[in-house]
Amino acid sequence: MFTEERQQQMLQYVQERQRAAVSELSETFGVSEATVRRDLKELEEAGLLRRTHGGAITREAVGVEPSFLEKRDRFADEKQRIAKEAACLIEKNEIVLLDSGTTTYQLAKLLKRRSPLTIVTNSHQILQELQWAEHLELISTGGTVRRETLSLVGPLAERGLSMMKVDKLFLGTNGLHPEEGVTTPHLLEAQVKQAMIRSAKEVVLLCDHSKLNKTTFAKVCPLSAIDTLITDRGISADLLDQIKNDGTDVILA
Amino acid sequence: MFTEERQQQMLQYVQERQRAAVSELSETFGVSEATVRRDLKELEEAGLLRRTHGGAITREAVGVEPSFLEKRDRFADEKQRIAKEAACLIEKNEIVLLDSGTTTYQLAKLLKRRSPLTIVTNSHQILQELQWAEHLELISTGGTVRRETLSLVGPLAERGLSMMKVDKLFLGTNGLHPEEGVTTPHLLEAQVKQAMIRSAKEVVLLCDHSKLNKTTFAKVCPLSAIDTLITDRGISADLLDQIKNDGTDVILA
DNA sequence: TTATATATGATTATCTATGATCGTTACAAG
DNA sequence: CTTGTAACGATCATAGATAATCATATATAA
Repeated sequence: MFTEERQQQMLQYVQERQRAAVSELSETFGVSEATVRRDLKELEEAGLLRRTHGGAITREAVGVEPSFLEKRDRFADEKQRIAKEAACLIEKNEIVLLDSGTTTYQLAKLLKRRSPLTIVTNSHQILQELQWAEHLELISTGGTVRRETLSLVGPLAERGLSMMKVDKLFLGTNGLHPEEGVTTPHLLEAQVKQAMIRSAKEVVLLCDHSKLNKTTFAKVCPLSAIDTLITDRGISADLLDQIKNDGTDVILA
Repeated sequence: MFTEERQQQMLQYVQERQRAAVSELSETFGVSEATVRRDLKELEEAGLLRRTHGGAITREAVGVEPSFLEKRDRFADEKQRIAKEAACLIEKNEIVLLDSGTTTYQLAKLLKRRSPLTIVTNSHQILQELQWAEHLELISTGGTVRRETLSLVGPLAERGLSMMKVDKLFLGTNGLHPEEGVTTPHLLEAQVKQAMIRSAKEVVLLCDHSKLNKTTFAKVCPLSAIDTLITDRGISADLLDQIKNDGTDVILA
């Protein structure tokens, strides 16, 4: 995207919601905060919007809403920390496979501002998030769209996955149990996850503590298929030991 | 091609998509980047477009920028009428394959409010448009994301397509010529289009008059591979005859 | 024909846009 | 008020784009 285009869209973005944070713009447009500040400065000099500490507001909105910085998403806090740990595992130019799910989605967001990578995913949501990130080679597995999760499933997805071998898989789940392993509520998704595991040299499971010791409908794989588990500190010491004894590395975010 | 001619086409190219990179133009017109820059400089001095670092944008693109992809329609009217005709060809519960492109995108929009259908597409833009339409079974071919068109290309897409046989294919194009057939500026897209044709029982080409009698880089198929052409009334009588004689049905929107 | 003009591509030094770093400044919670 | 945190702006390095220059090929003029 050209500088002018980006600035124009940035202006539109700000106007649509009356305000925008620098960090938000940086994420949305996939450029550094330094660049966002430069852009906003130019737009302000052109009289098109107004800078504030932390972001920008439209000229009309001056005085309407002075502080907007605390609008943070606490909901995804643990997931964000897990995602951050996961991002640390990814090296430049690697080929990573991202499962669909909220935690992997957080991870995808982090990858918008990073070194060149190839990203394969069956998550339509992640594809949308990353579609303009030019440093990323983006590959969709294809498949039938499941609206509940915006993931791509079915034989097409599985067949697509069978054509590749990726460096690292980041898997999401709805249940992790020491005996039952990884489970998910939908059969088709479970099958895709299995195909993903077959296509990966290394499997990393992202799973916040709310899903630990749970089982759901469809079995994906035993715990032993997981090389690394990233979870948060809500995990019990018992379970932690059990998992480690199974030969799975555990990272606490 | 003469210099004047090339500059004229370059201007048209930029206007059609609101933007173009120097590298892109260089590739498309088969001249060096130095020449593209000289051309763009002259066009800018003539006030016909605006230079940016790395390329050029139309003057209209500066100022009001509607949601990104939608506004790059120069012949939006014709395309909508063509899309409407195309929609009439689709029957309930059919399986249709939609190519990526602005005209097929218009068609996709029309299908949001219609009878149940299965839609297969390699257009990420169409997938986004239809992702919440519950009466549609949506299938992505998969593949590598091409940002210029938000289409999915590459071996994955081709392999995915090889797994199916759809009732009707709605194909877009950048050039239709009586002798050269259907052409498109990008090799990978051409290959995907070929795979689509192989996967379809019936091929319908959507093509507004601005693309008639044009050839671009990569050959997709001869005219004879097209069962039905839908175009607008801008087509010349000569060409119309020629196409009909080739055994292709023509619908004028 | 020869001479000149024009268009083009290659080469390269320069410029621009960007991201990273770091000391400074502004804000809000004590 | 003080203080910790986050945003800021200045500065620098770098990749990529640009403009200037030159060589060449083709077209035009003499």
